[in-house]
Amino acid sequence: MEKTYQPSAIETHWYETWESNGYFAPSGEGEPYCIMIPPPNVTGSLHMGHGFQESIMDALIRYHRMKGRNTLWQVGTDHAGIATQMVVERLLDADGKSRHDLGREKFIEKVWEWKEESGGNITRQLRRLGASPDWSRERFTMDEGLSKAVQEAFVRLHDDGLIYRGKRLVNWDPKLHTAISDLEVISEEKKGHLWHFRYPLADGSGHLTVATTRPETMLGDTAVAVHPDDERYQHLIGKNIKLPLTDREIPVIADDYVEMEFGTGCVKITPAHDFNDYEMGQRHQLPMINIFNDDAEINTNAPEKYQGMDRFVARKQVVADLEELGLLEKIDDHNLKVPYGDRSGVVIEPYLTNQWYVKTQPLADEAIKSVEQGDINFVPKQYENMYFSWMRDIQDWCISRQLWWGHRIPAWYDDAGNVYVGRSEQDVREKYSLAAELTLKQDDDVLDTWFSSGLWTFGTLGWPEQNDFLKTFHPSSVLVTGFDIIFFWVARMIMLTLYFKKEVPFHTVYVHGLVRDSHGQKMSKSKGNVLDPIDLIDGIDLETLVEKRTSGMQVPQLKTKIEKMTRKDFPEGIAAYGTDALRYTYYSLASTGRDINFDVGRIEGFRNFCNKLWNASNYVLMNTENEDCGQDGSQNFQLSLADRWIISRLQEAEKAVSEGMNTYRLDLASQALYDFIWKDYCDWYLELTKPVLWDDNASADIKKGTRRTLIRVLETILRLAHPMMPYITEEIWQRVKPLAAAEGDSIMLAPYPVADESKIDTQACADIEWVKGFIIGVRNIRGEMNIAPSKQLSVMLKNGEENDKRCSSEYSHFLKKLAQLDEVRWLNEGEKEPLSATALVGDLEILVPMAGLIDKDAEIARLKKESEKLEKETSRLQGKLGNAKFVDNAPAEVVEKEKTKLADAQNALGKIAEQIQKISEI
RNA sequence: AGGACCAUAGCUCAGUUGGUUAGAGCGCUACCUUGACAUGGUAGAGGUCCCCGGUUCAAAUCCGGGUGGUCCUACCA
Repeated sequence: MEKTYQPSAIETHWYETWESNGYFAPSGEGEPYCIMIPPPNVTGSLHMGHGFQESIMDALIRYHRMKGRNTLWQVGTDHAGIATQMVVERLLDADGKSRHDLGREKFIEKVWEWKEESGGNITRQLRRLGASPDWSRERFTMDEGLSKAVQEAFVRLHDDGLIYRGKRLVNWDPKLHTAISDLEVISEEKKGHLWHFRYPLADGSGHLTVATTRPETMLGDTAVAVHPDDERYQHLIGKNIKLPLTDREIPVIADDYVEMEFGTGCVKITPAHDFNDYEMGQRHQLPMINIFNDDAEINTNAPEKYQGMDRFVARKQVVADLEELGLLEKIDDHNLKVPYGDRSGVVIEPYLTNQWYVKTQPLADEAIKSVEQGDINFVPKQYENMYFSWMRDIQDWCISRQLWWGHRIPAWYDDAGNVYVGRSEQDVREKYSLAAELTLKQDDDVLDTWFSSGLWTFGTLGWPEQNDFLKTFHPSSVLVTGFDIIFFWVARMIMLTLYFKKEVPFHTVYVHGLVRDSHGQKMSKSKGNVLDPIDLIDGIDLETLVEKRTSGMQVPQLKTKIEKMTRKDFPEGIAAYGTDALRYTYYSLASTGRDINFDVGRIEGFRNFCNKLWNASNYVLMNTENEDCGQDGSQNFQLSLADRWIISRLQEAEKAVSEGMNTYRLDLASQALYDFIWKDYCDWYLELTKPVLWDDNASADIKKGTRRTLIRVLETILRLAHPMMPYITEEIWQRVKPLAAAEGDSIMLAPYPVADESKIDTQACADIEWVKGFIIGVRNIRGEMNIAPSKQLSVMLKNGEENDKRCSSEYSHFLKKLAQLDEVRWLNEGEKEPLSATALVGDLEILVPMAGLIDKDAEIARLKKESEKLEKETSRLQGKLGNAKFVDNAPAEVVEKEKTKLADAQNALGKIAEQIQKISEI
């Protein structure tokens, strides 16, 4: 093995080996286990959130694969309608062209070209993470198979009466010229104004005052509403308003939607441009006057003066004109929520258009039931409430988008505007018995990307065709996803899957948190705090990082700020930590669904952990290669105390890690493994093998037992760790396996360790605790007394019980080596005890003679510190045990435990007091 | 406005059905290049478990109220 751990030297090599050998594909044997990847955006690149999510999935997949399950990790990408179309349009724009210059067909060709070029980016990055999906089954939502599923789903839903077309208010993006769903609208609090306008009554008897945040929409007002109980306006109900700036008259109506206390209590009603007004318009059969075009400019329904004006220009103009007419009463400051398109960033306009909808209520009812009944479980559980509350208040889903990139809606129109839905134009003609000469034109719109993603779990497996894969792997086992996508995707997947497959898409939804920066800030390009997982793996120097974070920044101040922050946070750039360390960091932070603040300090710690494992393995190999470690199956070996103890601890570690994996507590699993490897195996066990292996007098059998245990425990550790740190474990395992009599071509196909309760050796554990207590006692004296670690000491023992006598004699070789002692002996009967520093192990007193070694005051100070601690402890326990209520009410074993603690503490305290006395007397 | 989640060491986080001397990593202090490892070892320091009540023999843990933070949902034009 290389002397030092260098992740870059091993990672790509092993990945290529695994992939080219087809190890990622399902084995075809065992109980199926399946995870469907939440398809990343094909235009995208890997961010920390992906890294986190994919690492979790890979750990679960590798774990279950090693446990012998027939494991499928279905991989693929999403065509991301709007995002992808925008990227390609931007490219065209650089050449001064628009998609309309190219025309639909040519444009789509361009998109495909671009996808071929850049679409591999994210899958390449996935590979760098060590992800082990079945690449041979990679799918793309625009592929033929998925497209067929989408078409089939649309036609069936339509024929079943669950898809309809209607003219309604939608969220319109005036920049992208498409409808978007509620979920794609981000509302942000903005400072705005509340304009108060006087609307004159038509009969000349005066006016009323309305308040609005959107003056320009008054051009489309078709009523003014007041509350039916509002005494101020009773007399106005039923009268007409002469709508200023127009030649229209509109009625004053009564509706209890109006809040009397807000504004003036009079609301202008614009049914074509506001969701609430739309509903009120429906209730009162008000006309709807659309005053905008697709660009949100004033159209010809408005007075000529305003036609062609942008909405914000029109706003100013309307206000100015009303002011000139003396109708502007006042302008108040007002905070309001403004809807923005999450892709385009422009203000979204409620806009009347023809769109396709899915009737969601019947689907939602089933979807709710499946979670209520426990057919689907959320982890953590509280996300079920979020899911229910959304599902119970669900709106029909607008699924048409006015884009070119996506699944084109399988609907055709004749010249009279009749709609026919079918699998193709031919199919439509047959299905509806249409004359051959009737001209049909396909709908121009495409489907919402989430419509296709909703079919992901079964569409990727070949549906609507029935095949073995679909039968074997659907429903999938677990969906790993972020909570931000529960509505977008999870909910819709559940609805559509239940409808088409009559079964759930997955049994468990494991919801993880968001990855934030170390200060808890959301990572975003504009904040300049994004970390690229690949940079954490490969490292990046400061200048490149600054350049990367600030490139394309338009605002110079922002650029300066980001640069400053980056230089402060990463003065040395970022070191190359390797994939295994990055993955381990993710796991360590993956607790109960809460957000994680990613701190580079953590990853450094885990890089060190990898290094530790590497060096420990190096030690083990040095001592086992070309040696008899029982790899031939021979039984002539003997286990030392340390061997029996580490084997015992290994069982507990195996149990803890598996429990963590099974309950989606990867943080607990990784912690248990970390502690076992570093604290038990490296800190203690490896040290305890040295007195055996380096002892010329030790028997061949016991040396063999130690070597055998060294190598076999290491081999097990590697398998235990493999799902979390795939590369380093494979690299080492290949060297270790022959010595441990393990078989197989790759660790990823080796069996996962299972705890064997019968190997838990409580006696060995108790004895090791004794040995550790002894050693730590001596080390403590050394540390606090400033005795050089290299200085060999002679210690004497007194006051011990039988067990202390046994342990001190059986394990003296361990004590001598690890505590650097050249002699350990019991005080003889009647022998005068030399002045000593003392350590206690239960009743046993360890005496370290002070002559020439120890500063008297230092020893007194040390003992006093110890005795203060014990005094606090005793008084606490005495208080507790002196309380009759505690003694009477607490379970006997709890009381007993406290009593023992008190006795031990008092005993120790007495001995220390005695010692302080002795030393002080000199 | 309603709801969810969170608040534990300087920082990032664990802490199970109430009973631990409240833990880890990083950082900090002292000592140490001893034959796997200085990406290391040994020994330490460091906590009003956000605040106030309550339940209980016993609360970081359960309940109520507050404060602060994050997020979601719905919004009054």
